[in-house]
Order: sequence, then structure tokens, then C-alpha cells
Amino acid sequence: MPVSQNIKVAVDAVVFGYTSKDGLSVLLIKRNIKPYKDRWALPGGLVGDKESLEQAVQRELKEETGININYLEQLFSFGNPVRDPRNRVISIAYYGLVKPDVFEVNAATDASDAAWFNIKSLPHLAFDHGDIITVAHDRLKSKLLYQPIGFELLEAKFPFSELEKLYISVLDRPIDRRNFKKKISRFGFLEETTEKQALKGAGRPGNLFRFNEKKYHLLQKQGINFEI
Amino acid sequence: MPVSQNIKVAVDAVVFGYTSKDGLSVLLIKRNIKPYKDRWALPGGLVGDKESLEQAVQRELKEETGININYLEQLFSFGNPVRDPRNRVISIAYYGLVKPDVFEVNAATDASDAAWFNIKSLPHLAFDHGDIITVAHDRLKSKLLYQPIGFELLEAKFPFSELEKLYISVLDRPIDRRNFKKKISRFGFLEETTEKQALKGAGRPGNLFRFNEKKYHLLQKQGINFEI
DNA sequence: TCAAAAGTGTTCTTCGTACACCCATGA
DNA sequence: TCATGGGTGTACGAAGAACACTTTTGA
Repeated sequence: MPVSQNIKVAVDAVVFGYTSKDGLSVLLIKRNIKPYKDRWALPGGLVGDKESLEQAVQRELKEETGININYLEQLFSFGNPVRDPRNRVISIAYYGLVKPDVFEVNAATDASDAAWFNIKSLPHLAFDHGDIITVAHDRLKSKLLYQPIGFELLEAKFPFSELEKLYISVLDRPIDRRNFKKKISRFGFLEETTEKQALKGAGRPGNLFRFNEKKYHLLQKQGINFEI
Repeated sequence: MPVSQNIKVAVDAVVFGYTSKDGLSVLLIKRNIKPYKDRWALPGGLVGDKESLEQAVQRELKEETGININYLEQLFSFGNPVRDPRNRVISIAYYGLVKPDVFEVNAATDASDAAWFNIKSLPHLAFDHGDIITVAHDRLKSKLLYQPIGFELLEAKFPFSELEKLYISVLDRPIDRRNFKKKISRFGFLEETTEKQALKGAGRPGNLFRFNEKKYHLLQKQGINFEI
């Protein structure tokens, strides 16, 4: 067993946002220090001696991007000895989901060093952050099929087509609308409201749905087979 | 962002073994230093500056228990600031599976400080190692339902009933033998040999099965719905 | 009246699930 | 011949998958 050790511990966050206009996107920050100066990277940084890992992620997100997220989960720990060219740093990666209002606000503040990038057109990233995003995207895809976490990416009320487009976008494959609706309806955590979607162009306006918090959280705990 | 940091990085391993006689078991070591002196704990220790996380796990397992494992996967990182009473230590936990021959050999060397404990009769453990085992057991249970990793716990050739008992033991619930066999057979990675089980008592001897490595590894990558 | 998007049902097949009797062996 | 454990099939219901036309709205 090594008697002394010189390894630093960091956290990094892959924050996903979604709008039907921009698709599935990831929040990145531009580095202003070496190494990888001026390259895009995941928000994150060293863990404080007294804070938990989750606290460290939340703190870094607030410091670097100003956002609060409503869903956060540990992803994987990356420990390749040479993943940081300076010293050895292991990174405990998390992924998070934010609702579209957060997404929109931040997309507007383009003076900042934080920006959203569509998952399909990511820039060249610092460190092994490209790999981390790949792992996070895979996790999101598979999680979407057995837990209803997709709702964490939507407004409180949304037309059904919004949920459908989210699934299409994240899974990156077409879905049959009728089968999808049948499947979702069976679980019973969706409630149809009497309101209708505000129109933004041609087409029949859809009814708005919300989810039943109780049933939703119950199912989120249990896990369900969500295959679409 | 903290300017300096005083956190150590450790790995811990939850190694599962299985025999139909002893059920699902976990490999533990007896601590001979403080804190928690003389308490049982997971094998593990600090990561060396130059080694990968997986290398650190394999090294610690060899040093502390003498075993080599054939399946190893990262489980979760535990970062509670007070999980170690001395300094802050985060632990990156792994879980591993070993085949019964390894299990038997080690169970015999009872002079050592390492021993197998049935998952249902674990001793009081050091640190948060009880929690880590719970997480590992949950992961194994759910993984068993969508990836055929159960075979990593069996000999190369085994009677079908052995696989069935493994599932019953890990999932801790009864399974219908006929439905189970139908399900497993559909995947097509099992091959029936012409050999028969060596008898150890009364009862009809079962045919021995092996798995088709190619199909097995293909499915292990893809993941399948294994619900029993 | 046309283009755009939402809403809706049926059929076929596959899979899950419940369930009980016969067979080969050792004692 | 008995006790033990292995081996096997059927029938029902639920869910997955494939598939196209009608409705509502804005332009």
C-alpha cells in the first residue's frame, strides 16, 4: 500500500437541457486558464475538504454557470493517471437535468463564458470531457427507457408531442406516436389538463399534460420498463 | 474553488462468490490496524500515484486476499466527508465476481485474515462498508435481469439447476423453472453438452451446459431484458 | 383550400405467467 | 420402492410492433 499519495479529487457535471427547437444540449464553459486555455470544458473543479461531492457539484455549477439544477445523479469516476497533464486528478462525474426555462435564460446571456451546445455539434473539449459526455449521454438514453426522468427536462405543463420529440431527440431514433402514447398512458402518471398549447405557427394545438407527482416519484423509485 | 486540498483516494472491492451450498457470499478481510481494528472490512486501500483505479483494486485484492477475479466493474464513489474518522478519504467502490473454484480454495485457507460471508449473515463492518455492500448487492440483482453476468459466478460447465439456484439466491425469490429455461434458451448463448452432472446424492443427474462465448459477450455488451 | 401538426384503433405476434406430472438415480 | 432432484408443454392474457386516416388550426 502506498504510504503517501498525491492525487487531487475533482467533480465534473454534464448538465443536459432540452427544447424542441434546439434539441438535447449540454452546458459547457470556456476555460480561461491553462491547460487547455480557451477550450470548452465541463463545469467542475476540486472538491473542498469539508463538502460532500454533491455540494461540490452544486457549488461549482453556481460559480461557473449560475444555474441550479433539479436533478443530479452520480455518473462514473474517471481515474486515468494521465487524464490531466499537470498532476493526477481523478474526476467524479455527475449528470444533471434542467428544465427549459433555465435553459432559455442562460442561452440568452451570451456574454458569459457558459454556453449550451447541441449534443450533436459539440466543440473539441478539454481533458477527457468528450468521453465523459459520451458516457453521460449513453446513461441518459438507457435511463430514459426504464425510469420516467424525461420529465425533468420539460416544463410543468407540456403538449404530448413535446415529450415525444424529447424521446426522439435523446434516443436519436423515430418512435411511433400511437404506441408511445399507449405505453406512457398505461403507467398512469400523466394527467391531461383542459388547457391547450399556445400556438406558434400552423397546426392543430395539442392538449397540455402535467404529471402526477405522487405516481411519478413512486415509479421513479421503482423503475419501470419503458421500452419505446 | 479551493486552492489546496487534503483528500485521499481509495478503492474498495465487493467481491461476490457463489456456490449452491453456501449461496451468495462476499469476501471480507479482518482489519489489524486502527481505526476499526479487528473489525471485518472490504478489501481495498489507497490508490498509488501512477496506477489506474482498476490496477489499484487488483493489486489490493492480491495483497490482501490472494485472489484474481475475472469480472470487475466500477460501482459507485462514496464521498461522505466523515466516512473515515481520521482524514477525509473518498472511496471508489468496485464489485467483482469470481468462479466457485476460487471461492472454495480461499474458504479453505482459514488461517488467513480473509474469509467469505454469506450475504445474509454479514458481520458488523468497518466504515460505511455495509452500505457499499448493499449498493453492490442491489446492482448485482438488477444487472442480473438485463445482462447475463450470472455466468461469471459459475464453473465453465454446470447443470442448469445450478444457474437456476444462483438466480434464486441472488434475487432472493422463487423462480419458475420452466419459464426460466424458456427465457434463457431464447437468447441462445447456452449450449447443452452430452455430459452429465457428477452426482452428490440422490436425484436424477442433470445435463451439463456451457455458454457460447461469442454470443455471450455480444449480449453482455448489448444488454438484454432478462426479467425472470 | 392547403399545409402543418395533433388525435386516434386494430391486428398480429411475441412474451410473460401460471400450472403438474413423469423420469433417472442412489439409498 | 421410495426419496430426491431433473426434465418437460400448454393455455391464457398482456404487451410490443406495424400501420393510415381524420381533425383542427393558421396562412
